[in-house]
Amino acid sequence: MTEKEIRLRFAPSPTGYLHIGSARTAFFNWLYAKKVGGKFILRIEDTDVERHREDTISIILDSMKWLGMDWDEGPDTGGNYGPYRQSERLDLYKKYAQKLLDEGKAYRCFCSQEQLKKNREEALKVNEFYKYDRKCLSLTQEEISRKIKSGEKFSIRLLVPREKILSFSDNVYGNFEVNSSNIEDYIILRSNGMPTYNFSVAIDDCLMKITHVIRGEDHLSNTPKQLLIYDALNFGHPDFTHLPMILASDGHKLSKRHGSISIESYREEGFLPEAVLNYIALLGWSYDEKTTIFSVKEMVEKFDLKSINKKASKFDYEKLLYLNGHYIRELKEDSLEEILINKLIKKNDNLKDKVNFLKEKLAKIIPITRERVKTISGYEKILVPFFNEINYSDDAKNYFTKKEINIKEILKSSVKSLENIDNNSFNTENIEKELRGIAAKLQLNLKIIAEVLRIAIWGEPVSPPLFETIEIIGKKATLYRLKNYLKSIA
RNA sequence: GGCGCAUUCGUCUAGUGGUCUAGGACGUAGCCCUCUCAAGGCUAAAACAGGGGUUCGAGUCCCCUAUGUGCUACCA
Repeated sequence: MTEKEIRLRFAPSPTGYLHIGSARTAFFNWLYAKKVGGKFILRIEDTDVERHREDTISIILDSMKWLGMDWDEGPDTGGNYGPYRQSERLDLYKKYAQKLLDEGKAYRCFCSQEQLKKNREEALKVNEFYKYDRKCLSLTQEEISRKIKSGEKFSIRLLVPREKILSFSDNVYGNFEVNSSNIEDYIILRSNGMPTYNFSVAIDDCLMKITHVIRGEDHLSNTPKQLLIYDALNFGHPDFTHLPMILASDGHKLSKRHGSISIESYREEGFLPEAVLNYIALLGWSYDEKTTIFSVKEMVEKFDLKSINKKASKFDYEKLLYLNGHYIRELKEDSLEEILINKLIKKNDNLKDKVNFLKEKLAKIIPITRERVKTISGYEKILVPFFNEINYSDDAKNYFTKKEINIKEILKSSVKSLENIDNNSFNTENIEKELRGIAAKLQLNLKIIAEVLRIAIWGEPVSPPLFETIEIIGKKATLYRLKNYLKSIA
């Protein structure tokens, strides 16, 4: 092994579902790992006992799998650098915190949370810059021993050097520099023994030999704090890439009140993983000035850290819809068939035994419907009148009342004419021929005939192509619907 | 309040000092196709946040302002 192995990670905290922003972060890590032939690692950052929700772990994992992101190491797959859950690595954090303590690079803090909160609020009230006052730094060894012995709780704070320029180079934001004097002696180990974020990420990224960190821009300001840890422990630091934020369409931070933002909900709404990934990739990344459609394979080839932009982007549902429509049209016919059949069976268990019948039908339905639909759930709706009897809404019943059309004559002629077609030749071609014949006979535009039949056959003024639809529905059902509509308007 | 980051059509973006009368995509509008709706094709409207510099020349470099946003927690 001459080249150092490239290792990336996605490190969600299990406090909710996988949302658009984290999915993109995961995806960019995954893409880059695939592109350079590196490893992609999944790590669960569950150090917040309060907000932790165990059930969200499987939701996050399922969403990732659904999107097609696989990982080489993780809590479920294992690996050489485990455990992959921070809650199972507590002894490691303790060990390194102790090391810093021993080296005088960290110190114990016995201040109560209430006191600290009060101090901060007071400083803020008079618009003052607040930083921990290092009260506990001046504690003598005896005082510390006595407090520990009497059972006083303490946290461990990093002793942040003053007037030190902390800098690193970010692949997106360029050179980033900050003076350490602006950073307080932040807590690395809580009094309950849990590490805080800035400490545990740094430790884990080192221990897990992560070479490239790709994460949200909200961590840009945190990076110097982590740099402090790398320095104090004499670890080298990874290569950083911070991704611009994804905001809701109103320009504010994406949150639950903005509706469906979880990958889970897009899946339920009938989005395809290809579409979601393509859309997500375009938020902050572009390949050239023209291309918008990318297969996963192409993205792996073309993805590049250097062509990520800095500007936060707003989420645009319309464009996602467009892409989804595109991918529904691109889908192989049997894949689409399979997806649709599964959906239909899920809704109606009786259909389980009729898979072949469904397949046969769908083979005819798909070519005339797929380009009219933008989501799979939209697709399910358009399927209904092909398989079920239709009920006429009031709108459908009254559709022609104000129009000067002899609708009954049209319907009756149609019935007569369609009845004449032989059962075996009840196909699009003959249906069209008959209906055009009626139009000629009644001296009406085909449009009028089609409009009437459409309402009768489909119940709505918009449907898939009429002649094909009539063929698929079949002679019997078509005649039934025509007569039924005739009755309903009588 | 302190410390950062950002700002090109409504939205996602191309753009790295002259090739920009600023390109593409979604959306919008119109036309074509057409049995409706889509899809597809064609066309159109639509942007360099504002102000100062630097330069022969600025969307591109610098400064200020405005706006947005992040961190400033014993959240991540």
